[in-house]
Amino acid sequence: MAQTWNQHVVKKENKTLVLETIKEHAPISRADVAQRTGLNKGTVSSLVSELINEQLIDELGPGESSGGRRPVMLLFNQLVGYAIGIDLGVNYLLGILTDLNGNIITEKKINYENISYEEIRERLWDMIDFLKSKAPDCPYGIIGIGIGVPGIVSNEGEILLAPNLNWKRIQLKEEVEKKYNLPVTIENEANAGAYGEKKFGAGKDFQDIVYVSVSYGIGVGLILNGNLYKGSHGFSGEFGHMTIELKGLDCRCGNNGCWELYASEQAILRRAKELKIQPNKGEELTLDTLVQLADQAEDPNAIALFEEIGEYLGLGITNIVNSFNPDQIIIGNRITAAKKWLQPTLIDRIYSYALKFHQTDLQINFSILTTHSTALGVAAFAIENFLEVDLIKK
Amino acid sequence: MAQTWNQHVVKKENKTLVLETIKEHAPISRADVAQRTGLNKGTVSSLVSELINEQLIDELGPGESSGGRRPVMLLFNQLVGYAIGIDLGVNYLLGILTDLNGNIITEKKINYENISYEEIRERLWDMIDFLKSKAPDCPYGIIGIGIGVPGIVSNEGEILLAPNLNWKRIQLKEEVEKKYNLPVTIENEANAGAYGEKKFGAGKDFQDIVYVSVSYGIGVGLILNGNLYKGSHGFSGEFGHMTIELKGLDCRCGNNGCWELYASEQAILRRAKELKIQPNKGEELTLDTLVQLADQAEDPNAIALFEEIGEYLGLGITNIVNSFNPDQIIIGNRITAAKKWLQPTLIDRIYSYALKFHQTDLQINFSILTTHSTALGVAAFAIENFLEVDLIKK
DNA sequence: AAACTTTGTTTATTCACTAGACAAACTATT
DNA sequence: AATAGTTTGTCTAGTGAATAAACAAAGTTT
Repeated sequence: MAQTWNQHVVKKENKTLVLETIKEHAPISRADVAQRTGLNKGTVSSLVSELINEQLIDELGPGESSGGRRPVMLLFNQLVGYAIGIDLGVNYLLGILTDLNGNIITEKKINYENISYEEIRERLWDMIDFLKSKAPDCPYGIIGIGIGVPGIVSNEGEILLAPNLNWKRIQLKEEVEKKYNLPVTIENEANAGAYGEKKFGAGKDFQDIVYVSVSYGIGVGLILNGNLYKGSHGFSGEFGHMTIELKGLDCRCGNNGCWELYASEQAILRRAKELKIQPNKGEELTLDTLVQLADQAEDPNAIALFEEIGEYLGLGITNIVNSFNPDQIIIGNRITAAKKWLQPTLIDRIYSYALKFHQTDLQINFSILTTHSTALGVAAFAIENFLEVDLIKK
Repeated sequence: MAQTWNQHVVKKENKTLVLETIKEHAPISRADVAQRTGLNKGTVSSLVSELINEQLIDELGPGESSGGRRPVMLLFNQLVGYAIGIDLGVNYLLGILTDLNGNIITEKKINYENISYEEIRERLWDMIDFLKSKAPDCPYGIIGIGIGVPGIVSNEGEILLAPNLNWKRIQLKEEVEKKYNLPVTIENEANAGAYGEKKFGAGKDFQDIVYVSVSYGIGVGLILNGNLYKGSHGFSGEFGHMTIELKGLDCRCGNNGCWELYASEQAILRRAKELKIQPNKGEELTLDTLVQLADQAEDPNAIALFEEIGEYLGLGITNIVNSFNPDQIIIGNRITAAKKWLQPTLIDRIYSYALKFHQTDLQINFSILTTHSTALGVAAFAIENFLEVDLIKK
């Protein structure tokens, strides 16, 4: 059955609009909200009083007069509830507890290697229990849990495939919901990262954003017309396996010449070996040790390698820019550690080769949330969901 | 100022919903509309009576009883107005006159070569005048004009760049609006084609569609979540310049290894010359003569060439499938003439190399509107616009 | 001190939708 | 043939959310 429109929908939408306006422009008066939204003053008054009853907003007190009665300033009450966001990586678990504005209250990170689903799940329970215990006393408590995973997640929240974790058809969402009796969102890490940047990071003011998450592989999250685009089954964003060289390197996806073989962390490590770049004595060859080498020792080979990778990143991003005409590209995840050396060649490549019209007003940024985009993104899902549900319920 | 929600919006949306339901399921009774939409019977009655007053729908007469009073069947009145759709190609002008359901009443095609903007404009006036003269007498007359062009069109309808026509910054929309005093839509041909297929063609039942328009170059139109995605400035869809070979052929876009150099009509012609494939005596080397060669003479070289091109087309489409997870791919425009030989290698390539999850429920179709997608798409814009405006006005 | 401004509440009104009654027109059963 | 039940479509009364406008409160400006 199609969506029908009635007064309930109207009210819910207007209430959301009022709340969003207050969140964005706080502190703000009722009169100003009415002006900005175009709603009648009376309507705003009535919706505001409901929101105050629900404790979602507070009256801060009188503000500055602008030549008449002093306004009563309103504030989004970000402390009525807390969200848990978890970035479940290939070899780490990053958990954060945030207020309703995405401010991080507590965070914790643990590392592991090559452990089974069951073992990771144990650590996940510990993480959630820990974060829960850190939540201050408040009216709504923990309002939801979001989890970002490096894999393909169906629209129903099932993890269909996470190759680097060796997971297949994992029903994590149901398990978490059952154990904690809270709303749970599971999402691909790149999609979550894109959403995090849109909500709290570099993408706040943009509508069409391409978030390129570069770590071991490359994942892409798309914000189109201001909303996360997920594709017909929720699998969009596998740009990492875009062919950029016809007879290129073999990829485990079955194809060859895939972009992520040339422009990701795995590409960096492969090339470092080929070029015989050695990290400082006793250290393993990793992205971090290479960054150290470039940063502290100013190793010209390491720097040249990063510049090369920047060029390849730029090449793939150019393809994306031509295809989508986004207004912003955000490069995020672990690769941001090498921003200093990647950025010049990357930007140069895009400006040289992207179609000129597509460069109009194009922003190219690195993530400002760096390694926290995903965790913040899934926390944002939980928050959105809570506010949505809360507004409907009365 | 943000969108506010009030009863006017509710009414407009519900009226649209009722009209869409009638269009889709005609002939249909008021009771059935109420059931399908979830609206109250009374509400439907009142909206239907308005639509009848506006002559947009008609009562057909009594239908079959299902064990009670016989229903009055309603029908969308597709003949109250007519739309003009024009596909302005590099060397041709295809004009159609359609009713409000996209049925073609009259069509006309003229060819030309290497002529100036002013000369094309003259032929355009002749075309529009001709189509106007063919419109039957009806309440609303010609309700709008749509024009599809092979170039980059801004959100405001200005043709910023049409390289194959040698056009730059052409304000065609204003000129047509001024001369005919009708609403005019100008759109990129691939975007229009995608919309045409979504509305009237192979894409009717799908939400996330990638329409690949292959003629001299390659353009792509994206239907995401059921709507045309245009990008931040309206320039999305330049997949033709996606790099698929790192050190590939030089492209006039400044880049090299662009997809359209390997998988379009220009690729076919280039390769035919390289392979010394000769068309029948006295004929020029064109896509059509090559198709004749393959079809009538069953020339193995020509067939092999088409198969090769199918492979390259499949390669680029695989990239797109992995990136977007669409539920349908539609290949359209002139290349459809070679469908017979392209299709097997193209489909094989996609099924072999696209990520397996992305193949779930994936449809790969050739256009059923073939060379008419663009003209029908722009006509559809005109129709949509008319119905929208008409519904608002009261 | 008087006049003007700005803020926020209150009241009366409007408008679209819903529920439910009802009439009309038909089918099924006795 | 009479009666009962069903389906369709209209009509009426009522609800709820928004708006316009009046008004009170609390300022500033002259």
